Amino acid sequence: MGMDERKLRILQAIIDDYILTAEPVGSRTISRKYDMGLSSATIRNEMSDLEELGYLDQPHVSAGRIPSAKAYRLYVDQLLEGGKIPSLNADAVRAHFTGRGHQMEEVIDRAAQVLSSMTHYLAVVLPPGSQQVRIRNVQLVPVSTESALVVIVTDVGVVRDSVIRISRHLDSETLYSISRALTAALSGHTLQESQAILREMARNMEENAELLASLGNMVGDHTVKRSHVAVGGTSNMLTYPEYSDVEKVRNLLSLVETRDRLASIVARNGSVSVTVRIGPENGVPEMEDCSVVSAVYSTYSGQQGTIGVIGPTRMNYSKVLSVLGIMGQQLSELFGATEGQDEKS
Amino acid sequence: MGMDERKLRILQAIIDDYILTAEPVGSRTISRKYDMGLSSATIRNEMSDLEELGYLDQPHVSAGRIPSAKAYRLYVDQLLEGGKIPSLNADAVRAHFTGRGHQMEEVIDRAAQVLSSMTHYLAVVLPPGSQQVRIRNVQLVPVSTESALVVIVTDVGVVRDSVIRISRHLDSETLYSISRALTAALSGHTLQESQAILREMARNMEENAELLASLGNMVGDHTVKRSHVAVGGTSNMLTYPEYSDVEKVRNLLSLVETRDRLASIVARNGSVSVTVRIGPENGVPEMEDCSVVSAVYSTYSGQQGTIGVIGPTRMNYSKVLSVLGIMGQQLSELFGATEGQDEKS
DNA sequence: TGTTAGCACTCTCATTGGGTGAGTGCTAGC
DNA sequence: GCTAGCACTCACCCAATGAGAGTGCTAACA
Repeated sequence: MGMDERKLRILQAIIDDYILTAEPVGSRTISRKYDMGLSSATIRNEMSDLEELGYLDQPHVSAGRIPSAKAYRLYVDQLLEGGKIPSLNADAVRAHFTGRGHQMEEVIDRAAQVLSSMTHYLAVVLPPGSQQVRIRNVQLVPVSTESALVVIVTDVGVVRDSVIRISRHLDSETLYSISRALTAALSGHTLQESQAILREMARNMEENAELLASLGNMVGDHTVKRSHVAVGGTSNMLTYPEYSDVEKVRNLLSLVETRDRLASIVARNGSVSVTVRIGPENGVPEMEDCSVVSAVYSTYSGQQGTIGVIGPTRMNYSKVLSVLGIMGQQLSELFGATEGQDEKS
Repeated sequence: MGMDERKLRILQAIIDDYILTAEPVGSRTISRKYDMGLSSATIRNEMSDLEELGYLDQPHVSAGRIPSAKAYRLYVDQLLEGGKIPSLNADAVRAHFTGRGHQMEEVIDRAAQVLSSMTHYLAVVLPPGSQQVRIRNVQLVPVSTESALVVIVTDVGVVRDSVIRISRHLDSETLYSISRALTAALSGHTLQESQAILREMARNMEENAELLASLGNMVGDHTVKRSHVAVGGTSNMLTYPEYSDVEKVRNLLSLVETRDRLASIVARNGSVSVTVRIGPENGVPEMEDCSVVSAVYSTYSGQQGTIGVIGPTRMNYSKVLSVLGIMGQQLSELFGATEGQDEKS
């Protein structure tokens, strides 16, 4: 008993219907709503086979059937292979970003909002990874007589800033020359490397040892500091019947609250352009009946960020995939183009 | 029929019990658990009076009674007047902040977390208001040949940064001298004033008109830009029986998602140190059975931020008030002390 | 041999109706 | 003024009932 064309068509119909209604679907429904040219009895036989093959589950004997994770997997794989993902018009998405600030956090936040309102699921947007970020420019700006703001410009345009103490008074000019020296020394290095360089510098330049040490600490802090994770559409989730149970909502919500964990769940893609993880595939007990679809976008420097959508396993994969596609492309354009224009000069 | 001492004591007991159990409380419970030296029948009579006075509601005839908004108002007012708010040990709170970065956003986020975990309600922390923020220092940092990062240091230590385009190439030295000129011109002025000054400067300095114009726009953007609002403990809310209804959770959640609105609800305090708004007093339909307790904290420069807690009307006001008190003080210290030490030099 | 009609069977869900318990209001007595 | 006692009212729980949806199986049909 293998998987023939007809079984596939029936399974497809069941999944489509279940995605729509969230109710177990019966043989009669299929034969009527999706005209297969088959009677309910025949479909019943096929459904029985599909259940034995592991593609369908039956909540109880006298209910219809619901697709299993395995069924969704098949469904999604076909979707991806078949290239059946409808391509959306990019303009609608683009409109949400034009005329806005280009600051990283703003774009990220906005993206999460747009993503959630387009899909009606929970959207997560992670900024480009910071492991390989390289320093471009370091600048000290006097804030008061005993503290200065450190601004580090990196090659992804991300700016890390923090205030540090300086023990003895340093005037604006002195800070400026230190800034130049730091830029010369650190430019082109990653944050990790910079930390080592700063330690070395601190040993050699006793007069500014303290300053350099705190700079080193600051850089170290930033390498581990969780970056800003944008989330949108949490309340969307509550519109789905699978979350009519408060306990489930609670689980999901506390997952969303711990941004670090959320980020690691969404970002778990081996730099493949798009990943779909269905229910148990997530490996997270709380998310056994959630699917996570994620895509990567990249900045001009090759840094990769992640956008993801979390929804019930019966989510509208086709739509989500196309929205993620267009959105990833859009973000790549946005982050790439910003610098692309600069490079032209 | 007025409010005598005994009625007050009974009302107090009812509120205390209801805060604890969230169940309508009956006359028998009061006479037994809180020994008033009165029989249930007597208490029944008093409760009947209290209901007529508008302090109690009855869900249905054979249930106990629950406190009305008016009752909570009385309760809270007595709490505030009587100075009965237990003062907590500040050290426990302080421990959460020591050894951490002093960057505004980090502190704000952390504060929301601590506040929610101490109260078990939803916590909101707003950064110091930016209406009266004055500029201290402006610095242009080269990012690429055609763009520069603008850093504006304000007197609350908040740093606004954004990348702007520069049409013709300006080297590091030129940018530095422009920075100095800008600092001289704008230092001490509010963002609004600065916008006007920049417009004026753009007219007089044709060569840098474009740069100055975009700077002006940027400053303008930032005056309206919603600032970072920290929220913590959303999932806490779901532990309370009043939110066992998914629809209510949904309403609350979508309120929390629109940070602007949330901020305006929490911040609606006429610069009084602490405000309690009970249920309908919020004037927000979605929050008819929520109370909002908020307190202000201030930075060394007199800027005021707000911390707030949102919970069911039957929240533990006494605890919330004392936690907010200690937390506000703590934040004030944190933001004040940072600069306070600088001032000493 | 595959398809279909028919039928008995199973199980959920919504409804109904009595029983229980918590709480009240009222009255009469202390 | 307080309290004991009592009738009364509901919400809630539980079991029984019936309708409806869907299945599996069998037998007939093309």
